[in-house]
Amino acid sequence: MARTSSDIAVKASEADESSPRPKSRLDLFKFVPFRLNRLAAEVSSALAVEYQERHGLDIPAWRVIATLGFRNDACSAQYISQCTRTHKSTISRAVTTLMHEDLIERVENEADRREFRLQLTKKGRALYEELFPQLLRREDEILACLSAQERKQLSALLGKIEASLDLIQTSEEADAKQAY
Amino acid sequence: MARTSSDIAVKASEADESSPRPKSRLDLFKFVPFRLNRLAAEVSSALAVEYQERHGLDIPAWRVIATLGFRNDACSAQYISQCTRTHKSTISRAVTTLMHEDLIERVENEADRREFRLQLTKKGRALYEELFPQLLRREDEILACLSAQERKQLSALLGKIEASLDLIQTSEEADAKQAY
DNA sequence: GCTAGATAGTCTCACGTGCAACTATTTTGG
DNA sequence: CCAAAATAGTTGCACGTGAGACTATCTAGC
Repeated sequence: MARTSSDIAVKASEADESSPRPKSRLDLFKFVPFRLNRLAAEVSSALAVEYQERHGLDIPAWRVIATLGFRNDACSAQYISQCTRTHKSTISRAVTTLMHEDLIERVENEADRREFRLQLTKKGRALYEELFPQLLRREDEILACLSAQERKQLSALLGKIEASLDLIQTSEEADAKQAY
Repeated sequence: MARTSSDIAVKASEADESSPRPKSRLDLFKFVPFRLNRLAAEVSSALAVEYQERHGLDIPAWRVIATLGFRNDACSAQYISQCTRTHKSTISRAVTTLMHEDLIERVENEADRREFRLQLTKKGRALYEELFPQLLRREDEILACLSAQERKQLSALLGKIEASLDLIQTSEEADAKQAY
């Protein structure tokens, strides 16, 4: 995180949210997509310390671990890919790496031999148990600037946007698709 | 946005924010860093249609245009890099491309011949004037799920986190430097 | 006023990742 | 049943980008 706090005068637009936006310009600092991008990148790099430096995982690998750790039963790479909205080739590579490191294992699915059931090894589970409290702690640090109520607000607002972007699978959808 | 709403059962964790998080697991769907990442990626790809498909710009190029368009006076690549939190080499490449396309121009700074003053050409300004209303419209569409008050809330919450991340950085840096 | 260090910008390199082709398997429809 | 389409997962390819070396220029300290 070699973030140089800028030394030249970056004229930050004051957080005067109520003043109307000038008609003929776009203030990047008030532009939500830009802010989300920047914030996500910043937060990611703050977390990277935990799983990268301390455990040698990259983001895709961590997503695999996190998904398998959260669920108790084994699941397919496809499932992880869809849960985490990560491209299947990226997941595939992460899975290969994690298997070499003996953090996850996979077994053939007799019912459908195209797919594999993935699960954490004992070693992988141990890693997960060690790692996720550290990440939650980081999350706490990042959100420490917000009150409990503000956190709820944030969560609710993110939830609304996610829902409107169809990022969330409702349980009805899940049930509907569970044809078998 | 060829978003395939997934066909397998993704058990979404219900948005029950008040219930305590189980002690021994981490729900990726409630983990703010993950949500920010996913949301930012999704929003970006929703916007990409505008500047990419319609105008052939990528994100770094758009950031250069947006920064120069918002400000009236010329500024350096370094400034843009710091404003947008984009690596200087990325900005450098975007600047090169944009100059070839005659969208921006640069003049030597007599006072400091290491840096160049960048500004939009007439063509670039026209592009900006055409592009940013489309992007604001997209932003509006994305945030249409929120009331006016909720948007203000969101903006304020993002602002707080942004501010606190800056503070965290500087204090960390300060700590590191001061070898206490 | 010279040397050492800082700074602006460019360029090379390595790497991660999305895309799309490919294999293997399963499902569907005639 | 068989052929065609769909699906799970892997891999080669291309490309964007961050890290860091490098050049040129400026600034600071002695």
